[in-house]
Formats: sequence, C-alpha cells, structure tokens
Amino acid sequence: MGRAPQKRRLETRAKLLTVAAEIIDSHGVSALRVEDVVAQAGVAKGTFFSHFGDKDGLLAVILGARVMRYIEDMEDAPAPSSPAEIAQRLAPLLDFISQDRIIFDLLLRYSGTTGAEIEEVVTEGFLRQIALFIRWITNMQAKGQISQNGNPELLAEGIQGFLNHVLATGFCMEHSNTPPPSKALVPYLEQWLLK
Amino acid sequence: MGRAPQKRRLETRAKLLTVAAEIIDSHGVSALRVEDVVAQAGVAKGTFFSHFGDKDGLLAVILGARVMRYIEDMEDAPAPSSPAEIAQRLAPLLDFISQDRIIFDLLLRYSGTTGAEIEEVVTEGFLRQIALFIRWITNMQAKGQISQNGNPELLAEGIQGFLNHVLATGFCMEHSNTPPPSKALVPYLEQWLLK
DNA sequence: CCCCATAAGTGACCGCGGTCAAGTTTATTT
DNA sequence: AAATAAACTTGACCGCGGTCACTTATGGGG
Repeated sequence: MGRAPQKRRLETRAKLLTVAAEIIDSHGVSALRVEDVVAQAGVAKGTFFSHFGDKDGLLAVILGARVMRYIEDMEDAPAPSSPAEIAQRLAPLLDFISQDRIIFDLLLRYSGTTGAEIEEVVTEGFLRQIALFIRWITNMQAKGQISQNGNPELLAEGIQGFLNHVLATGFCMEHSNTPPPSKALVPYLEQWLLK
Repeated sequence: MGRAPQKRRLETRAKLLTVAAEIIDSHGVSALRVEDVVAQAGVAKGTFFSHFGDKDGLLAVILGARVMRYIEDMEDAPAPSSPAEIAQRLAPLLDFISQDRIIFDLLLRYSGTTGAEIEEVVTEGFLRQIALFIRWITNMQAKGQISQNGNPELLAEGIQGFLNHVLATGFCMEHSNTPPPSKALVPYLEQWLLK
C-alpha cells in the first residue's frame, strides 16, 4: 500500500464530491456529467479518473454513503414484529432507490464486489443490511412472530432477492400507476416468513 | 401504423442481424460494436439506428430470440416434480444468461416493457416463462409435491425474483469459484415451495 | 535552504454510441 | 413514361466517458 495522501489530494477529492453531490441534488443522478463536475470543481478530467477510477466509482461513493444512512436508520429503529413492518422499515430506502434506475443498477452491480477494493461503501452497506435482516429474523423467530422453519441466513438473502425483484418490476411498469415497492414487497415477505 | 416494409429494408435488417449474430458467436456479446456491424454489413451507421433504435434494441432482438428457445425447451420438457427439478429445467437458461453480465442487465431492463412496442421479444419471453411457472406450480400443488399454501401467481413471481437474485449474486462473486446459478437456486426454491 | 523522488494534476486525444439534414431508391399516380 | 410522394439510406457530426505522456507541486533527507 502507498503512503498517506497529501492534503492537496484530499481537498481535490472533497471538492469533486461536493460538486457532484450538488449536481445530483439539483438535477438528479442521470444528469450528472463528468465534464460538468470537473469544470465546476476547477480541475482537469484526468484528475477525476485518478480519484474515482470511473464515473460509477464516484457514484458508488456518493450513493453508497446515502444508502448507508438509510441502513443506519433501520438499525436504530425498533425491530419489526411482522413482515408488513419489515416492509415499513425498508420503505425509505426503497423510495430512494426507486427514484432513478441508475441508482438501482449501480447498487446491484457493486453490491458484492467482495474484498479487492477497500473503500467499497456499497458492499459494506449490503453486508450490514443482510446482517440486520438476520438479526430481525432471528428475533422474530424467537418471539414466534414468524415461522421457525428455515435458517435466518437463507431467509435474509431471500428478502434481499425480493427487494431487488420489486424494484426491478417497479421500473418496468414505469408509467402505469403501480404501488410503491414497499407495498409490493409485503405479499412476498408474508409468503416467505409466515408458515 | 405505417405500410408494409419494402423488400430492401427487410434484406438490410436481415443482413444486420446475421452479421451481429456472427460477431456475438465468435467474440461474445461485450465485443459487439455498432461500427463493426455496419461496416461488415456494408450499410451506414444511421441505417442501423433506424432499424433498431439503439444498440440494446438489436441485442434485445437477438438475445430475446435465444432466450425464447430456452423457454420453449422448458415448455417441451416434462413438468418437474420437485424444486430441485425446477432448478434443473432452468439450468440451460441460467447458464446462458450467466455467460455475460450484459445479457443479464439487458433482460432485466427489457423484461417488463409492457405493451407500447410491438416486437418486444424479451417481454413476451418473460410472460411465457411466468405462465409456465404457474402451470408447473399448479400441477405440483395438485399432486401434493409441494405445499398447497400460497397462490401460484405469487409463487411464480417469487421464483422469478430468486432467479434474478442468484444470477446477480453470481456476477458479484465473479472470481471465486462459486456454484452455478442453478445450484444456488435450489435452497431458495425448497424454502419457497415446501411448507 | 535546496534537491529531487514521487505524488498529484493536466488536457489533447480517442472510442464508440447516437443524431439528423440531405440524398437516393421504390412505389404510386396521372 | 414522367411526375411525385413516401420509404429508405447516408455519413459528417456530436456528446461524453475514459486514457496517458507529460508538467507541476510537495515534503522529507542532506
């Protein structure tokens, strides 16, 4: 591993991140252009790529951090006591991801970039989410609020699968007025967790 | 709706499709470049886009057709009598999709482009697959091979979700020697379908 | 304080998907 | 057969992500 980054580099990185975050907040993720970011940050294009590897790298840092906040909120909230309550806890995160297909695609792609790269906020988020699901499930099984049948790890992975499924389906139905993902999730969770 | 296409147009389209299929077969989907396709087909770039809208449009036609063949094979095969057998029937399709993340992404994106565009082979394929799952499940429930609990439509959609989940997970674990998607699918199906 | 190894940054350049006003071919009408 | 409308094709051009040989700034050792 190389030596510690210089102060200048950290400033450049921070500048790029804040500019990018501003653009995302004001115009949406899909409007983010690398050329705009570097122009507004006052650095050259090459600098951007030396910091983040590619556009998705920057996106992963910013969106990963936001996703992490939602996960932390879920960790802080009281444990759910039914499948419907699980969906309720997940609603803010799902709404966030639903806002743009690009977010969903990126999270899906980066979700399991095991090891190799340090700095993989997205991966860390997913691991924490799975761990949280496992805790929820174990807890609910202990209290007899869901079926005892099935081990928590498999059940947690399954929930992750349903999450992606309702999100993907939501994007496909785009135009038609379809229920929000957190609503669509409930029947799956009930079938999956109740005996 | 416009009038019937001229002979010339059909020939151009066919030429583009065969050239593209050749490139895909010899160098893989990710190696497909629009510029190569039009060069080898002897037409201008604009022609390509007037036929397929964008690169994904062409890919959807070609990959959609291939996926359709796998689905037809599944329709022709004897109905499965256990979750493991479902995974077995799905194995060829999953292997095909696993070969390149681009295929997975494209299918996921086009899977529910309801209506609007005629010609949506991918959408049709997914609908047929879901219908097939429903038939399988109804049949297995009738024979008592799986749990009676849960309506076939929900269960079929769930299987679709698990499919995407194991595929996505498979791509993330890329390097590490991980079991093929059809193997990874089994525990989910058993938990989902057996009481 | 100056040197200089190396970290950091630069911007001209490229690849490739996608656009569109203009040109060419085909079918239809008179 | 000539005129005309519509379908079809063309290729110069653009946008934007990404590269890399080169220049410039930084800070620890002499």
